[in-house]
Amino acid sequence: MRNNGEERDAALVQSVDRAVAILELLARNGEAGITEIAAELGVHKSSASRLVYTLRARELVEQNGERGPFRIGLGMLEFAGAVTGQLDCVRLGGPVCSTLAERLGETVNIAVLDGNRAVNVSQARGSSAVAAQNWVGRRTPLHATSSGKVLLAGESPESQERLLAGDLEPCAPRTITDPVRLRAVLRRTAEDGYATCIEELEPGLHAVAVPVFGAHGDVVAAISAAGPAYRLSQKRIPEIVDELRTASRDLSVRMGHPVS
Amino acid sequence: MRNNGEERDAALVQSVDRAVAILELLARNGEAGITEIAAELGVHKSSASRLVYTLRARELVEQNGERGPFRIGLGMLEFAGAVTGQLDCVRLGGPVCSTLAERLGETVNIAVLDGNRAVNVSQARGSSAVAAQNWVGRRTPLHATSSGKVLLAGESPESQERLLAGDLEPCAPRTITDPVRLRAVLRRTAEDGYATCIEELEPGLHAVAVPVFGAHGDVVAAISAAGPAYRLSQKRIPEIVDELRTASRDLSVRMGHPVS
DNA sequence: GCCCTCCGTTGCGTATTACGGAACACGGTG
DNA sequence: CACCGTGTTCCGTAATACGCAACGGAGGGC
Repeated sequence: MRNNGEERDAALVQSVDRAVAILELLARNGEAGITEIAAELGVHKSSASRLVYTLRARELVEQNGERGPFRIGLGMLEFAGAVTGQLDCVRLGGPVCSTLAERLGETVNIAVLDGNRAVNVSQARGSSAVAAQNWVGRRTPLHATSSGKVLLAGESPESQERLLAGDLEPCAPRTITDPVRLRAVLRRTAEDGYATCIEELEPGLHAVAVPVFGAHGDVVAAISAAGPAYRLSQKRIPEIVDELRTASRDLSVRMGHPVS
Repeated sequence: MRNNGEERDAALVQSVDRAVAILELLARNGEAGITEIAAELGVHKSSASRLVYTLRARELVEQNGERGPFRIGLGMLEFAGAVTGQLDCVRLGGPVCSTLAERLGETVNIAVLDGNRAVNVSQARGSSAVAAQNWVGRRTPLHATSSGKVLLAGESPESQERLLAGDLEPCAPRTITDPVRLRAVLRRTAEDGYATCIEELEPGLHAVAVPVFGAHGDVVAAISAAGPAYRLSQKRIPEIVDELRTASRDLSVRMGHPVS
């Protein structure tokens, strides 16, 4: 059991790669013991133990007392702070996000483009939080989210084609998988200044997003509101778009977008 | 140049330790190139290159294009989300923090105890943000911060002694370094229900903090407001404490603290 | 109270693995 | 065009991290 499935890139530093895999595992599962970690990575217990020991020494991993399962440690926040510190839209968007979430009563996210994915960099939960899950850090496909469509629509046609190279993976029954239809949707998104996502990412989940503009008038981020289908009905969309636009204008100005 | 200064724990996995050191370096400096990283860690360029390559493959590190300096990557947010997701006070405290920061116009932080340090887990900047720096993830000494004193005062006497074992390191001219005086301050903190920090951490920096209580009536976190000395004057303190208390009560209730 | 099981850690020998050295590409610059 | 400073690639070596097995502790069932 040398390779767990796929071929390992020889240029990677094995132990570092494994260490990161442990962190990802913990981020996914919340908690795990050494034995579980070792089994999951396909390495020996002793190896897993040593890796975890190293991570613990750096406080990237912690456990309740002296014994018991491990979880992501507080030391991680230092790095998270470094990320959010360099992203203006996080620093400035936090408050915007919170107030908007309160007004709408729905979960509000700010997402930016990262490679061919949309990454949620900030989140605020609405008062009526059902099954409140954490979306921060989640990478979602561009064609199956409202934020993704908005970010995509803000790119040049060439970028769009490049980012959409490859198949449009279906995430839910209603995901747009036809490139032709997606292009049409993106055109409308650019015209309307907002995008929706009606059960295209997860069944029962609706979302709406609007762009945030940077100093040069380009789309630097997207603000989205998401909620269960029964609450985020189609006829509420105009109202929500209005609220999102107000917040977006506010944020855009703070990011240096010339007032229109 | 095998050991860069201190003796290395043989049980540590060297490459993982170095990888984390790289991340810490980037978190501190913001950006760095391979050569700089290698020099800083005291390793060969090729080693640094490989470590960075591995981290980049996992998106913990990124660079602008194909070339140029490296910085902490967005992949980190996934882990940060995992941390904040498991900490109720972050999840629930975010909005509280934001609104309070807006009302006060000062930077507001939520901190929890981690070992013998106070870690800021959430932050919101006030409108009048001067030299707005990021405190999230920063570990501060307990005796030199308002949050630290509050957290400390909420511990049992035995814990207090244990946490304060060792010298009280001076951080600024006015840091409390006398154990006897610190004990007196902690007693007053417990009585008054708040603590101040008057240029004890950094010259020109004032702060006030109040405790947040958990389900069992214990102190689980501290909310603090910080600002420049000229603005956070002594006579504004009562007003700020009032605001902090309101927010703290709100947050405490949300965290399951029985309403008093 | 005892044993039994499960979990995580520690020593140890080995060969895999990551390291350091040097040469190599690639831009930017004078 | 040559030069400097990047970062990457190749290669041989030995340090290093790995797997194995035995150990020590906690908890649970009988």
